[in-house]
Amino acid sequence: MSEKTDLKRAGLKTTQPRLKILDILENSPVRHLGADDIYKNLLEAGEQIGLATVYRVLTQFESAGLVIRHKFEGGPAMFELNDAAHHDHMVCVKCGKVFEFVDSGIEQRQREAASKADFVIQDHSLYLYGICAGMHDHGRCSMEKNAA
Amino acid sequence: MSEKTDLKRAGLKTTQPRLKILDILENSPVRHLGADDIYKNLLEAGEQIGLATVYRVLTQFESAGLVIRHKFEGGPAMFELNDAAHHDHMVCVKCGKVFEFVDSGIEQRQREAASKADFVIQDHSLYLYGICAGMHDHGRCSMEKNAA
DNA sequence: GTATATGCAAAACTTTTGCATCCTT
DNA sequence: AAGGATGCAAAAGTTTTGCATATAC
Repeated sequence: MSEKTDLKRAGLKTTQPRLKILDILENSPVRHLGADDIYKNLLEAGEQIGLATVYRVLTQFESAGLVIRHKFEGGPAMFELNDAAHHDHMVCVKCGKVFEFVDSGIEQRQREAASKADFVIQDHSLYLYGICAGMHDHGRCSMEKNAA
Repeated sequence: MSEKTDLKRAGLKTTQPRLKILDILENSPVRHLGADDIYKNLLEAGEQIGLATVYRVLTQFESAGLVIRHKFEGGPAMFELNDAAHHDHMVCVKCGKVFEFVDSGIEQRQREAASKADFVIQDHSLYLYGICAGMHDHGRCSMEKNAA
């Protein structure tokens, strides 16, 4: 039960809704989920959890550093488990899937730009929007495993 | 009357609402504005323009390449005149102001990362969130001229 | 037992849309 | 005159909040 300890460590009571939501975030084959996706997921699993609770819990998880909240162009907020090294995102505007990538050089240059402007970075977001390999090669996404 | 030609060039009829909104975007001391800011600005100027029209016009301007729409963390969409070279943004979470910066190295590496993933970039956004020089040095923003 | 968390419903906020009317060409 | 643009009001979508009840420690 590491989910329980995850919550404790985050200073949150281990309640059923929190455990269930964390479970979905940890075990969903799709890594980036909207509050509504999680809510539907809970309903399908037969849980009696309100959408408001989903939002409240996700916001608490975000404050606790358990999840990262993304605001991609237009759509609703997407949540991702904060369980890996920092990375940026490519979002396919055709299939909606999200791909992650890392570039330490970009990170480095961001720090330099901020430092030059005497700006103290707390957070940053880099999103590339475009068309993924699968969609432009054969009209369907070829990288399901990294899916949205 | 270059505003008139701007609209013509964009394939848009020169209507009063469009002229007024373009005028605000061009002459406001604050470069990044929300639809609501523009609407209030119009009301203060005694104009009879509906908020729905402001949104419609801004969306048309965006399609025409006249403005760029930003979605900063949380808040409403912000619009900026597309009258300069591409740049990225630092957003001060204390004073709300927006600062622009350019780093060709970051742009280059973004292209490389996309290319490596066989991803065709259509658009991208890079936002740094943090505290600006003025706010952390003496509690008020020192760069009003670049203001939000 | 006490404080916190949850569920439901209602509200808040941003953005979009339907439709009658008005304006631009 | 004709088609597109606007204003208003209503709707849609996401997220937040108030409050009574239920739950965790």
